[in-house]
Amino acid sequence: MVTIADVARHAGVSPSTVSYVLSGKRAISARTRERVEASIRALGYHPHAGARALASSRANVIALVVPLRTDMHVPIVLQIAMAIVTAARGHDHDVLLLTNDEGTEGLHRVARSALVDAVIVMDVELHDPRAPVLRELGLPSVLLGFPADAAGLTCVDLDFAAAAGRCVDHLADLGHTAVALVGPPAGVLDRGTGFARRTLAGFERAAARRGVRAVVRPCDPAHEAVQATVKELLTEHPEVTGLVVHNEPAVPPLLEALRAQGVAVPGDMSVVAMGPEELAAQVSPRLTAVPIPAEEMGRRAVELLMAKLDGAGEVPDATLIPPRLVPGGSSAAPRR
Amino acid sequence: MVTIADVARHAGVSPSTVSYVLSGKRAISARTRERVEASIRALGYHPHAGARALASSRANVIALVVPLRTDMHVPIVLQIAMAIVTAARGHDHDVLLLTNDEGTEGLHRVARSALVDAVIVMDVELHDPRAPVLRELGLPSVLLGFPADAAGLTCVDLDFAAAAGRCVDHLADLGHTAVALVGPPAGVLDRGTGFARRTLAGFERAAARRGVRAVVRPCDPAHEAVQATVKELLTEHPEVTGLVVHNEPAVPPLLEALRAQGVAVPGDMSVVAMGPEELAAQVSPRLTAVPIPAEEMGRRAVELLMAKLDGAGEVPDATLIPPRLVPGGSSAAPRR
DNA sequence: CAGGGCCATCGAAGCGCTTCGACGACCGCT
DNA sequence: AGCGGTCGTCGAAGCGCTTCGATGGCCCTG
Repeated sequence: MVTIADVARHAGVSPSTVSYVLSGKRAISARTRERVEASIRALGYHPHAGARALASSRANVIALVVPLRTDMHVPIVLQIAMAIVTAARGHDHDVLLLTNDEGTEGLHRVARSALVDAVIVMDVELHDPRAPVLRELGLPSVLLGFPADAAGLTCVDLDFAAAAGRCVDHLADLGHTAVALVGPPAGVLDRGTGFARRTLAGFERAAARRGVRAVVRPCDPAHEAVQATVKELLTEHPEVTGLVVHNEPAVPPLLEALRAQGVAVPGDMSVVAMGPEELAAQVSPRLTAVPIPAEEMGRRAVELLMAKLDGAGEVPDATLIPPRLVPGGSSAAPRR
Repeated sequence: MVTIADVARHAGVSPSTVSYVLSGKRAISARTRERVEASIRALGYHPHAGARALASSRANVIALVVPLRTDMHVPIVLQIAMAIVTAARGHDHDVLLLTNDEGTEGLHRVARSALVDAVIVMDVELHDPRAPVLRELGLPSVLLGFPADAAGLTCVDLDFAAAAGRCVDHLADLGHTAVALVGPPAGVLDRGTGFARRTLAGFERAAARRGVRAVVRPCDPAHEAVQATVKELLTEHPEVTGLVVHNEPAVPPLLEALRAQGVAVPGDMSVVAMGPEELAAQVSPRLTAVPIPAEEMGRRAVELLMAKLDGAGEVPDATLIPPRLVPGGSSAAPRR
């Protein structure tokens, strides 16, 4: 193994000088710096992470707690995780992957053992047991999602209320006067995942604002359940000509069900989805959608975390990412 | 921070004794051990990961390199990753998440800096640039998938050839005499991902063995492309009554295309899929499928890695996980 | 030309842990 | 009773790095 002492010897300086070249914490003359950098390259030196962590009490690693549940839309989870890793690398940090099956113990463990010096928690629920742990741990942390009591916690999420509002506005602008929200299964609401509630609120508020009739349906993504929901909706609310779907996996069966019922999209029914772009692009016609900004969420989370780590003043408690509606072929003016 | 010295003082022993209690590397009397353990609990002691890594030159962390590409089926990637984390925790190891956008540099970096002491690489391609790097790094490693030259590398994967064979056998057993393989887009084969080739080989071999006519089609998962492929297949090969689909995202549009063409499943056409269980369960009728054994792949990879880390003799170079066919409602005897 | 400051560099201490050799105490054997 | 051999424990060294105070030039000023 190449150590800092080897580099120092090779460059004819002391180990501390090499350290200062690396960290930039003290002024080093250009000549010396170049010599040291050349030696580093020549020897292929990489600082020993453990030694560095021990001496500096900074591991340069952040923990990422991913959900174990499978009813979240999975590709998004991975996209966000990737975005976080990429962003973290941009700040010279690595990412340690933690699952929830260790429970909050895992958080305690990595924090107390100084394995990581900050935490990002994904898929936060309204009454998330990890929230109090984060507070008590005293580690810098960022949550993706909002718990019921977000006091003292830094949270990032898509502005779901605004996103639902955006969808309603889009449909209202096209001339629709009655719209329905097809949401996640009832379980998600019960479990209290914040975004479902916020979507609902935003949907209803926007509908009221625009004077549009609003119907709401939770929906299990299973084929039969979707079919039943669609049939129900069509018979009970024939006035509905626009659908806002906030339920990832239900989209393909929903489109199929509409087709099976002889309902043309967008001719008879406009469909707007809140969810991943890939899906929107995969179906025909291409969906009008408000994509989940995975990359931005990950990046913002890391940036906030780094700001906290650097102790650079205050960071905002809540970061709501504004929605972006991408028009597709699935929405149009209603037939009259 | 609570250190080993604090624990030692509290228990009235020397720090080294505490260390030996923790590691079990020397005999400690039951009385002393209990006292020390009580002190550890009382003080809430966790060993400092960096210090431990420095002194023992073992970080107890493994790197997991996940693919950046998005044309792999994503949920499986996450499932495997989760399985790896869980298995690693069972062996007292943590998992560091690495993406490929750092290139093979990332591997070098974490290895040389002793951040990790072993590596698992996912989604290995036939001519994977990471393979030579792993060899030269001299770190214990396990690949998920097979590169063209696997010499000296430990690889784990589903036995795709056997899986395709299993599907053909299933259809042949039901009485089908002409079957088609709907594979991944041509690009995947070109890029040389090993599993596509192995599936193809297994498919053709099994068909020959069973005296069944075999047709092969690569297929882009986009809606229109699938539709075209299906139409083509039906007109050019009306004798085909069984489909083996090895193309995750193409399944829903494929089923829809069949329905649109008035082809009943499984009445007129049996469909067998190689791919994730959730999908098989989500469509109607439930698919007969050979699931990707995500949990087992992750677990086996970790076990092999730990065996290598413990230096416990030789580990097998190749681990092919035998396929398991789960019957569903999408396959039946052909109409005569 | 002396004195004060600053810049660049060095030396040494110490971060918290593991591990090796040493050392009593105690056992069983002759 | 004496001796070798365990067994259980301790002390100290050292892992590779950061960081703080010290130091020696140098320039600028009075």
